Formats: sequence, C-alpha cells, structure tokens
Amino acid sequence: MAQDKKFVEDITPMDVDFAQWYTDIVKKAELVEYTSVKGCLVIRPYAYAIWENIQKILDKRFKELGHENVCMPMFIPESLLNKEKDHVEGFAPEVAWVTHGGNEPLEERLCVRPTSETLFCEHYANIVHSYRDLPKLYNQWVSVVRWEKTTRPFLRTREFLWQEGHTIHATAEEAIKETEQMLNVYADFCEQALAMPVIKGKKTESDKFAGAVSTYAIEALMHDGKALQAGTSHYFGDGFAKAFGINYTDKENKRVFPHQTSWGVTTRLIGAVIMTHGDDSGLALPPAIAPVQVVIVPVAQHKEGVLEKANELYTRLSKLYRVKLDSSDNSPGWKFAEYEMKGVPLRIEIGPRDIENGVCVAVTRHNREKTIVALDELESKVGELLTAVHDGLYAKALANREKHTYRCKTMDEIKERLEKDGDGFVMAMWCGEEECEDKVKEVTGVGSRCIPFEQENISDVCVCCGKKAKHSVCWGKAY
RNA sequence: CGGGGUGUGGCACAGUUUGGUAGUGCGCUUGGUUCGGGACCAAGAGGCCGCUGGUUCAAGUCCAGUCACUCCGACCA
Repeated sequence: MAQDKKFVEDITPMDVDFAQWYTDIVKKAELVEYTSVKGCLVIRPYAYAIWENIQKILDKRFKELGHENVCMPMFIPESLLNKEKDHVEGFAPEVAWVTHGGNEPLEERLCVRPTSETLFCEHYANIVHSYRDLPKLYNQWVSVVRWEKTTRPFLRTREFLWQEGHTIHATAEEAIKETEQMLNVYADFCEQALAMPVIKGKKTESDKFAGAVSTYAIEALMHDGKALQAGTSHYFGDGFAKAFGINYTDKENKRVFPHQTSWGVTTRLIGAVIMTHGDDSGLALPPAIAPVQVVIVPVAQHKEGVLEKANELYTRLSKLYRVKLDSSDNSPGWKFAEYEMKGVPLRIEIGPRDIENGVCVAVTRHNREKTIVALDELESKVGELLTAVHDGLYAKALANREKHTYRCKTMDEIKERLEKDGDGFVMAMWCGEEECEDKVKEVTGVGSRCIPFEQENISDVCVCCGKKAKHSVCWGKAY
C-alpha cells in the first residue's frame, strides 16, 4: 500500500521550503560537500557514481553515432578567446584568468576554459584541409569553469563536469542534421534513462548561445514549477570557421568554409533528477542511473540462516543488477529510511518469516508499494519492478508537468494562472519580436524557454502586442 | 552585483542582549541487550567558538575589518 507518512524527520518538506528541501537532500544523501572555494564542491562517491552511469550511457550512444573522444587543454590564451566577437562577449564576464606561472607574470593571460569552441577551432584549423578530412565528430568529458556570482549544488557551480561535443562538417545541411540528432539523443536519454519528460525546442534570438546561428534545447519542469534547461545543441554555421580561419578544399578544388556544431549536458542533470523525482523522504533515482538499483535489507539478521539467505539473494541478483547488501548492525528501520533517502529504486527485505515461506518482500521507492516475491522467480520479478519504478517515476513527472502547463491567450491570463496554480510552463503565442518577449517577462515574470518543435495553435495573435503570431512559445521561470 | 540570514566538537543547535571554568541532542568508540519502519543501557573520546586586528585584568560574547556558506532577486548549463 502506498503511504504518505514521512519517515525521515530531518528533511525540510518541499511544500515548506523547496530550496531548503533541495539543499537538505543534497547533503543528507551524501551527494556533495562544500569546500573552501565558493561554488566548487566535492562530488561525493554516490553522486559521482550517478554521473558515471550518465556518462556510460551517453558515451556509448555518442560512439554508436560515430563520435570520438578527445581532450583539449584547460587553458585558452586571451587572444584566442577574442577571435569570435559574439562568443567572447558572452563568456568574458564569467571567465577565470591565470596571470602567473610560478612567480613570473605571463606575457599573455590564460583563461580557464568556460567552454572549448575556441580550442576546437584552433585545432580544426590545423587538421582540416580537404573535404576528405570531414566530418570530424569529436567529444570531450571534462570540467569547465564559469565564475558565477550565486551558486547552488549541481544547478550552478563555478566548476562543473560536462561533455561537450564539437563537430565540423562539409555542408550546412549535414551540420544542422547533427545538431538536431544530438538534441534527440539528449531528449531520449532524459526520458529513457532519467525518466524525465522534456520539451524540445529552439531558443529565441536573445537566448541563443554566444556565437551560434541557432540554439536548440530541451527543457524540463521541476517539481516546484520552475524550468530547467537539461541540454543544448548549437548550430554554428560557418561563423567560427571564418573567425578562426578554418577552411578546406572541396571536390571542385575551391577553398570553402566548413560548418560546425556543439552540444553538451552537465552534472546539472543530477540536480534535475533530484528536483524531478525527489520527495520528502529523499531522493528517488531512476533505475538506469542509480548506483545501487536494489538494496537487500536482512531482518533479524542475527537469527540463523538470515544472512546466509540474504547473501544468496545478493549473489543471484548481482549477476543482473547493481545490488547492495546492508548487513551492518543498524536496525532495519534505520536502513529503510537510509536507502529511501538515497533514492534506491527497489528494496528487498528478507527475514525469518520470509525464509520459512520461500519469499521476500520487495518495496518500490517511488510509491512504497510492497510486493511479496517468490524466491524462485526473484530475478524476473526484480526486473519487472525496476521497470515499474522507471515507468512510475516518468508518469508522475509527466503528470506534474501536465498539471503545471498553462495554455494562455493573454498576459492577464498568464498572471492569473501563475498566481492561482503556481509556477509552471506557460504556452502562449508570440509574434517573434524581441520587444514582446521582454515585455512578457517584465509583466508576467516568465521568460521564453524555447519555441517547441511541436507547435500548437493557442490563438492567432501574439499574447503581448496582438499582432499576428509566428510561434507558440514555452515560457517559464528558469533555474 | 543588490537585499536578508548564518558561521561554536563530524552534524543540528543553545550560550552573545547583561564579558567571568564551552554546553545540549544526534553521530562516533567500547561492552552488553535488541532487530518486519530511523532500538536501548552503561562507560568513553572529541572544541585554535570562521579568520585578522582592536577594547579589556578577562572576549564565543563588545568594536572594526575580512572570508565563507546560505536564501531571495538580476544573469547564466
């Protein structure tokens, strides 16, 4: 049976204070620890294991699609950063600078990469000469530094882990296709691995990446009704190629410019998972990325045969799943609460009574439902229950998003809905003018998140100026 | 960057108003009893009171500065 009772007393309930709830989870589930440098956190083993699972799944997918991993340096000379005007304007305000080597001032200061377009461009200029050299489909898993003013664990830190894909193609068509493909890879990953529904769309001109021709993003809605950008994919055209002097000789023996893309996801995804699935008992992790998918809790483990049986279950399940057996001398109740806090998708309880009956008790984290499982069908049942957890998490997240998606025709309506039903996604029409985009934000508080690929006709006119509408736009308050 | 809050054993906090022997709970260690939703008893260990300077016979407490964390805004993955 599902229960609403809260077993963990030291997590601030979400409804009381969502921000505090988030901070509590992040600390109590042992995901991060602060250090003496603002915005630079220790990603603890449990959180890093989540990141490793994210990496494993995505890295495999990237490689299936022909990408290769590389590793660029972490320093960018100022002159290199300055080569593309829009790009440097976008990033200069938040880069960290290295000015000394040992005690000697450097002749040219170096920035710690906030992103690596410039490094990839410098490299591509060196290695791309002929159409035969194209495409190059590169990716790197590294950390980057952006000197943010306010920081929050996973959501905004000064150093963060990510992957950045950088590709270079002979034609615009091919590069655009790559941009779209990778956005789809991210969206599929969010839905299939993170059990998190996302809206795919295009960023408005004012919101696109510094130096890009167009930026695409996936947007997810967190439990508090705020939007979180979960991944981006950019099409650069030949702007960077021109700025960095990358060109090649095509089949007709003409010098031409190639077309580029970049795309990335970050450890912010961990924050997204927390805020999408977590509840007042703690984290709830989707099985695909959970470091521990199944925890086995022996009950009355001092009694004869209990630990032996628990070990037997462990051995059987370890062949198929990531399993942990907790035979510490903490009480069972303590263990139940502990692994719920850590978001372990499935708990198996095994005690003397169960052993007598040839069964064990399985409890799914997201709804605390108990299932009696016959030991001779343990492996298959566990598989089914893990699938059920994934589906349950997804359904819950989707239902929350639907509940907090408001289709509005006027700005007054937007304000009313937000006031009445809380923050959420607002779907409303837009004429395409930046002036209206700004005004909607000013008046209603929600900014443009993206222009969804799946367009819907809410009305014929712009929600702001009343002129003919060009797109439906997804608006929201963002993290 | 603007506005608030907080820094005291590993964690959560009290003590600061009114200066005078550094406390409580949890956790930790050891031993024992427990064990189907955060068990209990007993005995222990553990603190440059964020940092720097000042006032004072005396500073966790008063003053100045500084750093960090955190929350709410603006900006950003």
